[in-house]
Amino acid sequence: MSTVQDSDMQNQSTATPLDAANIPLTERLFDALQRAIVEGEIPQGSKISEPELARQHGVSRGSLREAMARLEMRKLVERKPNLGARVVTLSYEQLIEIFQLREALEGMAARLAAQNMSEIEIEELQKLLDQHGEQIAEQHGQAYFQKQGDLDFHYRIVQGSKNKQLIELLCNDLYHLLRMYRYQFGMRSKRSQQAYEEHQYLINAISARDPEMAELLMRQHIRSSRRNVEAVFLEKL
Amino acid sequence: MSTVQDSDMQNQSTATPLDAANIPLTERLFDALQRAIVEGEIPQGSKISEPELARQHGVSRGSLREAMARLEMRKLVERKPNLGARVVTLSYEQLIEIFQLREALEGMAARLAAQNMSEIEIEELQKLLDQHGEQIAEQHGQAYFQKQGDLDFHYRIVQGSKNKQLIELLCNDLYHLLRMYRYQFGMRSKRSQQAYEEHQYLINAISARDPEMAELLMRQHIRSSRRNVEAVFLEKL
DNA sequence: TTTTCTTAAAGTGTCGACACTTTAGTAAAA
DNA sequence: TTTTACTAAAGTGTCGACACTTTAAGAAAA
Repeated sequence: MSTVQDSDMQNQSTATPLDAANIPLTERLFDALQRAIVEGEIPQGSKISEPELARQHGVSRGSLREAMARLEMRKLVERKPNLGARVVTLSYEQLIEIFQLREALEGMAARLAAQNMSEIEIEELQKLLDQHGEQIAEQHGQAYFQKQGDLDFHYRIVQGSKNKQLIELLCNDLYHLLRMYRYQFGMRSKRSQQAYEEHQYLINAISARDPEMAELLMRQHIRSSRRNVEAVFLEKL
Repeated sequence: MSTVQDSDMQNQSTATPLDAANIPLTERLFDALQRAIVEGEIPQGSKISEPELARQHGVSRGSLREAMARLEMRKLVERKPNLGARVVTLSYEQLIEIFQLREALEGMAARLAAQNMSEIEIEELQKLLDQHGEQIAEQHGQAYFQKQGDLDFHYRIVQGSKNKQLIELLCNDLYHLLRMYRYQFGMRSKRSQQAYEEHQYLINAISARDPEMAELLMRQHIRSSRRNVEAVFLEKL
């Protein structure tokens, strides 16, 4: 589960790719905490004690505080003056709101991708989807990998838009919050077959350089995905 | 010029509304720096020296650093390890990208506003627009106030969407960067009359509870606005 | 005079400390 | 026994200091 990277992706990798040194402590801390929160290691709604968390990670409070300020901006933690910080509490309502956001943003991304993706990128995208198709055929229904696959697919289209603002927003800001929902709510799909087909239509539209159609299909695709979540949610009650 | 507030707008105002104390220093600093950058007081692209800036504002480097981390997340400054921070450099390309974002986001906002705005809110919006109409009639062409008026109008529709994610994103995150462009690029409109009419159509659609039409009109409106910017820009060359 | 090396100044990364605020535990009052 | 008052522990807000990195100035070599 690694095609999509956790950290920022516009880093100009220096000579040594994996040198942890030189990268500021605050930044590594930020990434670590983000991951811990997203994956539920630090449970949602839990209070965060700065001294304790700093000690656990072996850093000073100052460094931790800087990381916290950034986590707050990404809406992964909430801070109140003199009262401290808490991990956000996820809600069904917020999830629906995020789907509405995605519908607008990824719709635009698909439109732009139809205009700006290179032929090679489109081919690669088709290959990726073909792989997904095989995986679905093999292990029918219980499509765990498909979940990540879906993410990869959407990720590439956003990249294909070539709009840096859009990329930044979806792949850095919103992405982690969305991933947090996936982790914590389970969110099994049970419509991988249908999603696969919708993805194929999307590629066709992009390949035909039809921005209008690409946007339409993407929006419909995300709406379907939202309805699925709504259905799963109602089931639970 | 104040209907739209600079700072966060979801603050639960305590007993004393104007007490500067109790609000953390870092936060006030963040707001101050944000304003200074947006209004060009600290010029775009300029390097920021932490010791100097801290001294100017009479705070320690630690507090300033926390504010900087947040400014970085809002993409108002860029930081490179060991090299320091610079104010972002605005570009025509980025501005166009932001317009594309706005088209998607505010389009969705208009759609949701048509569903979720209360009748009273719609009436208020109509009143606001009527005021704009009068202002335009008075001082023809040279519509400076209209600029802020346009902002107010869009602001209210976003609020009317009732989608917190959308509101946060547009009114907190993107808003300041956009305002920075307005300040630094001048960006006179010279289409206030047309904008006024487009706004009226939008209200009509919202009033008729026609989400589809509201989104369509908003997107067209923002596209027109973008084309105007493109034209003004080509003029300059 | 131009280039390169050396070294000091400035700047960033990180830490520990202290003051003030909130929380929690305990004792006094009802 | 329940409520209120007081006090200590824990936590947050803010600061100044030190180590390491980069930048810039000046000296030595070409």
